[in-house]
Amino acid sequence: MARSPWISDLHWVRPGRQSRSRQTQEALLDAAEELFSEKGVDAASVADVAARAGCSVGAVYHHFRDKKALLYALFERMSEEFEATTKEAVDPKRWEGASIADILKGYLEFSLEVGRGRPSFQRASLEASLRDPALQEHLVELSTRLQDRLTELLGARRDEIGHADADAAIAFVLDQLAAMLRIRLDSLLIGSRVRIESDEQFVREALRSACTYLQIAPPLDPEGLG
Amino acid sequence: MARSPWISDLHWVRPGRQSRSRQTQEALLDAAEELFSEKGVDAASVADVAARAGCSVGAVYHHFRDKKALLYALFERMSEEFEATTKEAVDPKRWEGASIADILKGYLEFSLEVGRGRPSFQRASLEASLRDPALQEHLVELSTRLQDRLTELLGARRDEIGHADADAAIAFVLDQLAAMLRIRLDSLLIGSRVRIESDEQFVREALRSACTYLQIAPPLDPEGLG
DNA sequence: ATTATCTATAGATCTATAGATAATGC
DNA sequence: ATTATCTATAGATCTATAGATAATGC
Repeated sequence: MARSPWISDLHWVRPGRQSRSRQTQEALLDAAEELFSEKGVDAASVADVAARAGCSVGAVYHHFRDKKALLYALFERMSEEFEATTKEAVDPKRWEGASIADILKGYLEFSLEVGRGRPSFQRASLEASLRDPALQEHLVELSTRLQDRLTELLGARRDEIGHADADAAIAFVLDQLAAMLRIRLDSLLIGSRVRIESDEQFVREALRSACTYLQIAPPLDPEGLG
Repeated sequence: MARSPWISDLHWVRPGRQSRSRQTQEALLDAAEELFSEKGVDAASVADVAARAGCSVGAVYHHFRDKKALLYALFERMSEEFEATTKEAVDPKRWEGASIADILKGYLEFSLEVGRGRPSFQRASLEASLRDPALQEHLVELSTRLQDRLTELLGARRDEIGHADADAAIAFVLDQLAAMLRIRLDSLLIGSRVRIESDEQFVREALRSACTYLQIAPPLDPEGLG
């Protein structure tokens, strides 16, 4: 639970000198993650969180300055996890020798998998950012960082691109894929209906669309090119 | 404020027998629309709404059963407006002789304009649907209805489409455009960053992408095809 | 001796209602 | 006479704290 710049003193978390301390903090964050995403931040009371974590209200306030600090700490934990996972996924070494199509395919599959695996992240972050511009800003930074790394990966392969303005085309395609992923992952949350139902079909067609737009050869996948 | 099936008796609104009545109700809905989108539904108290509408708390409860009924009534009003606007926009008569590219261009421009014009709709509906599955369901129906009408408009022109499976391609493209529009309109809300900044460029490239995917001729716009 | 936890509760909201007062329209 | 509005407040939360009790580790 290292402090990062976006955590001000108002969002202090008790360092903790006993081993119990860390356990309780983690239990509280787990409980908060569950409850905030189940019921929403406002609807989940501090007493609810304490109860689910198996401790008292007093304990919550021993560890966190107030309810908001608990929310921030939860965000911090989620962000670190997200950052670690994505950083590894877009590591240039990992993609040496790969084509643009390979990278985009990997990005789509990875995002769907990660997103499906952590449904609570979606709702908690959405609601939290609605109520707090600082958290929203932080979320934007997270997603921007991922997009920037992808832009670099693709930019290094701009020779593959037939589109007249390769950089603009990359930006457009990344916007496009990010939007589709977001809606797809949040569809239940956000109240959108998605018509392409299977993830496989989605990945295939999104990829085909992106490759056509960029004017590059799609990946060599006979089934996918009917 | 006609009652529709998704409004149960729990969301009753007082019919009103004096002309004052309707005025107060509208003032309350206006105030609720502003406050719910500014601060969120939970953060805006009934007293806040009453104050902004220039009446008392008691008056609110004279017109609406409870706070939730106020939210539902607000939604009803927004939905009717949305429905009326879009229904006119996708009227088949309006598009006689138009090509798929024309229709998609119209759809993009129309959505951006309507969405930008009613920022409160975005936030209020997003937050409301997070807290209430019934409202979410209703929103999904609204957007589905629009998508279905578009599907029909495009389906009637499937001869223009070179893509092997025209219907699947239409579904995919509509998903894709809806996702991009949603993210673009909600970007401030939802915490996404959009890299293509100008709406003009966005429309041009989104259209180019869609036309290429569908394998139809893009609209005859010399500037747009550089 | 210090740190962590619990119990009990003060204080701040906020929703919803009861009862009194004012405005409308037959 | 009926409908609409206002004032004042009961009752239900919920956050945060104070003070007592229990567990830890030097």
